[in-house]
Amino acid sequence: MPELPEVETIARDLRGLLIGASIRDVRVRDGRVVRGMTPPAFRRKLRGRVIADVFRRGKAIIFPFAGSPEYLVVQLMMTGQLIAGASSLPQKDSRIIFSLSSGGFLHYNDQRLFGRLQIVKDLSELKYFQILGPEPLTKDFNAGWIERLLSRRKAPIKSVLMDHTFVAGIGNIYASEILFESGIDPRRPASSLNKEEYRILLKKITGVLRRAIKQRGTSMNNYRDSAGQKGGFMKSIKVYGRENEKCPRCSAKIQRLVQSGRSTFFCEGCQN
DNA sequence: AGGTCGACCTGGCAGC
DNA sequence: TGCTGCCAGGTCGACC
Repeated sequence: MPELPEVETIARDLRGLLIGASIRDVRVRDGRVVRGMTPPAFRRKLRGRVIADVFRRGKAIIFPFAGSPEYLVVQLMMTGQLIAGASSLPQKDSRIIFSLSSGGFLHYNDQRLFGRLQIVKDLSELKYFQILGPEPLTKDFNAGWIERLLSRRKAPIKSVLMDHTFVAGIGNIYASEILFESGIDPRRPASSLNKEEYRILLKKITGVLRRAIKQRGTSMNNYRDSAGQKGGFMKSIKVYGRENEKCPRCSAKIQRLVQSGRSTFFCEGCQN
């Protein structure tokens, strides 16, 4: 479900709520979301741990523990949620319930069970982090990187924007929105863009993601923040999910097409 | 090697 | 109402 702005929103909120809290107990209601160890081992490893920080890398939320070399890594995938609350009663699709020293609870909810929770000693144990590209809102992601990577990719620019070895955190919604804002046709081979278009793309990637974080993300469907609230960026969404609606810029009909098995939304009138 | 596809799951919704 | 088929914000291994 969530892309960079949604995961960043959750991580920032949880940082305020959970730093310094200890995990009193862990109830695994569906073990399929725990990877790399059995649910009992997962519970044993987490009980008594003090949460030292909460941060995001790509679309993963990472919890380091005080005085421990281990991390809890949570990947929400399509429908995962981390919801903090006062009740231990299972919510819809609660798969894991953490009880905290504060008296509160953290629910890991996941309708489709694609999400995963893992405990690792080093983040580089996970292939996901080994191959993950630069964070788009840091100086590692710059015009030089974009040009070097894109100039040798023949795949459609939409597919490459979603390739997390090129840039971390962009998913299906923001790929369409970024290309619309950039005025670039999603079907064009990445290598066909010119220097000016690379420059525009960099500007729009950072601009769209920053605005989406400010608005606390986009809730098309399942996304909820750690308080269970929807994101505010929906009202800023120009093309995603708007097939046959009017383009807000030129009034042409917004089109949908499928690229690498994922829906892309764009305006043929103003993206070329 | 780069690119695309299916698998992993559940559930909501449109159409009949 | 109930069935079928399609669709959904991600990732990864298999295949060409």
